[in-house]
Amino acid sequence: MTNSSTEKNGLKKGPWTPEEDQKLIDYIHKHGHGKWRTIPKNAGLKRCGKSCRLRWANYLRPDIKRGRFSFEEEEAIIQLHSVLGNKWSTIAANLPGRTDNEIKNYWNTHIKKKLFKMGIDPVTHTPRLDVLQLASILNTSLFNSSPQFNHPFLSGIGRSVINPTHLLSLLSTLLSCQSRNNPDNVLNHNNYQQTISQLSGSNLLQNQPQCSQMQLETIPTFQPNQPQVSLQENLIAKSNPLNMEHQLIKSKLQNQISPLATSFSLQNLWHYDNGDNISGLSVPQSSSAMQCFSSSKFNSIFNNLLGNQNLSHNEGIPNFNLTSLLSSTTSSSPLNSSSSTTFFNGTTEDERDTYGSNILMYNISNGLNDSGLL
DNA sequence: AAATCTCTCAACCGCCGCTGT
DNA sequence: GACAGCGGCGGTTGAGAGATT
Repeated sequence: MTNSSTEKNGLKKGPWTPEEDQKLIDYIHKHGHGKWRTIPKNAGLKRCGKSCRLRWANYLRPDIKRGRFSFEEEEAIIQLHSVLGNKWSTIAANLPGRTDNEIKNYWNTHIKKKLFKMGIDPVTHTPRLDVLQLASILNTSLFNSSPQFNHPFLSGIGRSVINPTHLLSLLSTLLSCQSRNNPDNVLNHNNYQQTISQLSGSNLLQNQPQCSQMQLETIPTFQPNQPQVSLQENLIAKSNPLNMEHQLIKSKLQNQISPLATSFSLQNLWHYDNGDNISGLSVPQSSSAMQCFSSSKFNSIFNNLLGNQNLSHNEGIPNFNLTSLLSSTTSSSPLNSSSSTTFFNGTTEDERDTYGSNILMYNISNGLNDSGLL
C-alpha cells in the first residue's frame, strides 16, 4: 500500500485522508456529534467511533488553535501541571483552543526537556536534587575556602567569566550527559555519587579560593516562590501522601540551594527555543550574580576532575569536555552575555523574566475545587 | 548525496468511570 | 448488584520530517 494505513475487520487505521476528514466534517456539521459509534457508519467512514472522536477533537474541531505555543500558554501549562500533574484534559480546559493531546505532546517534547535543562525536576517542579547537591558542593568548595581574593587561581581573571547561569547549565548538562536523549534518565546513582565525591574530595577544588566574603554576602539566597509553593502544597497536602517528602525537599532547597539554581530566565529560553532574535536584550552585567570564574581555569579543573578520570566512554559515560560544553551552553542558551535580562529573584529590571514570577500571575480557573480538579 | 540518527506529533491502545438496562 | 456499552483519559507508538554524520 502507498501509505501506512491498515485495514482490520473492515476498519481503516492510520493517518486520515482529506476525503475522510471532509466526510466527518460534513456529517458533524449536518447532524452534530454525540453517538460516536454510529457516526462512521452514517458518515460512510471505515473508521471506528473512537478514531472519529479523536480526529474531530484533536484536529477537525473548528475552535482549535494552530501554531506554536505562546510564552503565556507555556507558563500556564507549567503552572497548571505543577498543580494538576498529568491531567492533560483539565489543563487543556484552561487553555482555549488547545487539545489535551497537543498539550501532552508539547509537554513531553519541549517543556519537560526545558525544565530539566534548567535544573528543575519536571515531575515535582522543584529544583533537581542532583543538581542541588552538585551546586551546593561546588558553591562550598569554590566560594568558601578562603576569603583571599588574590589567589593564583583568580590571577588570570579578566573579562572572561562564567556566571552562575553557565555553571548551572554546566552542572545540568553534566548530570544529563549520560542520556542526551532522555531527560528522565539521570546519571545513575553510582556514577553520580562518584562524581560528587570527586568534587567534594578534590584538593583541586578545596584549595581554590574564590570571591571575597563581601561578594558572597551580596548574593541573594534562593527563595522558592512562596505563592506558587503554597498553592501547590495546599493541593498536595489534601491528596498526596508523599507530602512529607515534598516538605523535606522544600526545606532542603531553602537551606542548601545556591543562587545558581535561581539564575535562569524562562522567557529568554522560550524566545531562544522559538528562534526569536534576543540579541537586543540588555544584561545587568553588574549583577552580584556574576561570579569570578576564569573559564580557562575552570576548564582545566573540570577536565582534570572529570574528563580524564571517571567520565569516559569506556564506562558508558561520554567524556566531559568543558570547552565544548561551555561553547554549546553559551550558544544554546539565551542567558549568556548580552542576551539575559535576569539573574536572580528581585535583582532584575523585569521580574517577569524569572521562572515562577509570571507563572504566579496566571489565574488558575476559578472552577478549580479543593482537589485541584475542575 | 546517501545513510543514519533524532525529534515531533497524529493516532492508537488499554483502562477507567459513568450510565442504562 | 452485575453486566454491557460508551465516552474520555493518559500513556505509548511509529511514520515522516528534519538534522547530522
